[in-house]
Amino acid sequence: MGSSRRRGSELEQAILRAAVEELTESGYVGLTMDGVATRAGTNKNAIYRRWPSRATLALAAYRELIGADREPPDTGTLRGDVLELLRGANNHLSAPAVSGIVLGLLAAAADDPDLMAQLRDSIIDAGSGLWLTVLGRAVTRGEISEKALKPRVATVAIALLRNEYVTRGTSSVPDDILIEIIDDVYLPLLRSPR
Amino acid sequence: MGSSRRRGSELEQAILRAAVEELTESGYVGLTMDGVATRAGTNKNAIYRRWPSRATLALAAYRELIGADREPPDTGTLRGDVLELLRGANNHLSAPAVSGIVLGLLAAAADDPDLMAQLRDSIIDAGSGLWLTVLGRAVTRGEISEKALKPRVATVAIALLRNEYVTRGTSSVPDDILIEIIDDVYLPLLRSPR
DNA sequence: GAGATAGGGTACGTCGAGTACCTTAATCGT
DNA sequence: ACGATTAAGGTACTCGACGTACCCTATCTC
Repeated sequence: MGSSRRRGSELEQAILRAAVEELTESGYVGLTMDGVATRAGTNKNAIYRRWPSRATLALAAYRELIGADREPPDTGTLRGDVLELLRGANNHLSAPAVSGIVLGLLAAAADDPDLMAQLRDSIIDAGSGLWLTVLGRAVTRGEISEKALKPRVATVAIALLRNEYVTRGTSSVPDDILIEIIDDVYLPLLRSPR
Repeated sequence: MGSSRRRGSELEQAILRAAVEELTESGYVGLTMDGVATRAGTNKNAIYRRWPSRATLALAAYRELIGADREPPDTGTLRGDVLELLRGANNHLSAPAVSGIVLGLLAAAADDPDLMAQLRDSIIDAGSGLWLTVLGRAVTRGEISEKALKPRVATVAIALLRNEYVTRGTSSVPDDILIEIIDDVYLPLLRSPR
């Protein structure tokens, strides 16, 4: 009794959990293969048998960390909805060290097109459906033109938030900046003629 | 004859030049202290006597790489001016490996507030004066409201371009995307009432 | 129960950051 | 002009971390 050895997906999950913990505690730079192995109670062999490099493991852990999808808010007004969406994204990005993680991953994936493509999908498409839902309702209410559904336009708010993280590097964007983005840029843009 | 040993700023410039070359050839990840030392024909001591870490050296080299300021364009129309500015920024960011360099620096500076502040200044404020000049002229022409001079609004185009680099990770953003940013987002926003 | 499969343990090779220490050239003060 | 001080050159080292190799052992399958 006792000497049970984990195999397959059970071990895989344990490794991923350990990687997520390392990631949230110390960011991408602090995620080491030895560290994950130790924390998962295994060794590097088991990791390298599943992920070819530190970067791919970190990406897998990041996707795990992102976790479950949210539901589109429905506050009754367009402004309330988009503000709620932006706050949600901000909460997500400001979690322990997400912005640092993403930056690290981006830098690591810079010279690996395949990895970059996967990362792109994980970052960009996260929650883009929510925005389209909210904007779509506003269009059918006649509140804004359907031009607003163009991806380039619809994603402006989240792009500006992302930019805020990149350039400011703060751990959380204050609420009044979110409001500024919505009231000074996003809503005027959505409501602009043609 | 022959055995002249460089000192002071002469050596410093040689090191910086070497660092810039390493940076443009292999990005931030590829910049090694030994590499820079060898390329500059010196050794790591001389580098560490001037910059305390690889990250600070890379930042200094990046500033060197950015180089000279440009002049504001004057095409006669607001659209022509901002398009020209955006193309200029795109050319700059698409140079050899600038976007990778910036990402690497950002990731490295994530846990060093001081470095992050310097980097921020180098990235963000680069050329922000140009935009204000161009927008200011359009305001005095009565073409747009002075609300457009609010930083949050004025920087939207460059923020979206930056976002394009972060999320797409391409080495150069195609011109039709620049036009889309201008025509679908930036100009409608600048011209929107209140 | 024999053989294939996969995890565990451990020891490497390699590379790069940063440090230490000594030798040697250039500059400066007198 | 010449000794003292400053800074560059050379080299070797520690340390941490990625990635690999090899061999042992538990578990699953036929």
